[in-house]
Amino acid sequence: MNEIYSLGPLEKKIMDIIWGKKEASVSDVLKILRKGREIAYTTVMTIMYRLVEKGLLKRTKDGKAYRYTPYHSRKQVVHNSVKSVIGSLVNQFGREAVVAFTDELEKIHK
Amino acid sequence: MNEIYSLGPLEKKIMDIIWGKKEASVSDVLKILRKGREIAYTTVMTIMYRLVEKGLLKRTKDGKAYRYTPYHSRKQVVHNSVKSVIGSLVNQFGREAVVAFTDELEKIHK
DNA sequence: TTCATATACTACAGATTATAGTAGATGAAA
DNA sequence: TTTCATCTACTATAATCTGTAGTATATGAA
Repeated sequence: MNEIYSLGPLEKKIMDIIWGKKEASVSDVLKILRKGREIAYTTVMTIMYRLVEKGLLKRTKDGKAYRYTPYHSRKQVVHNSVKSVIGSLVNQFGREAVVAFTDELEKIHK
Repeated sequence: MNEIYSLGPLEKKIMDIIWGKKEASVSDVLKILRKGREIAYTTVMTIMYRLVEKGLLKRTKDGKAYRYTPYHSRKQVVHNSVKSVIGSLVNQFGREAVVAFTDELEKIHK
């Protein structure tokens, strides 16, 4: 499964929108993004298709358009991303990284 | 401070080599990398200079060459990277990410 | 049958990483 | 002091990723 960690900000925003709505078409997402700024339909479409290619979204034809749904639940992706960043830093730094994670987490918890 | 997490694999490898030796010249690093594969002197030099630009290494002239040393200790960078990835995922996912980190860490600890 | 809209395909720019060549500077050895 | 191996400075290129959007075509709904 792909990690959210490696996505760009727009990709993340779109994933969040779709997780929030359970499913969305390009124009659904477009409508929401346009509240913030100008952006072309095709821009959003391209990003959404790339998310399909990355295995983060799947799509099914619905009439003329596609409906995009998350391939994995938000929870699964969070867990996977967490696992992946921990793995990566532990791989790079060994025990020190585990200690650092533990320290930081403790700080957050109290 | 820069995060290790955003570096490419070669950049990471070079940081590791220099942390391991406390300080190194381009040819020191080159020698080690050449054990694994062919790579040009100037390639290594370019990467090391980019690490200087990013604030991860500093260098001081030593005769004709430079000696490169880590700008921050490995420990500092580990902590900073850990803080940064936790921050980023918590920012993206909120409490769920904290839970996921805690779960994963627990798994590692036992 | 028309037309608004959705897609498919293509393109391009900016950033980052990986890669290395060339030209010129320089310290050390002879 | 001259030579030469080595080191730097500068430049360049390619690949990948993200953000951006145009154009041409297909299609469902009115």
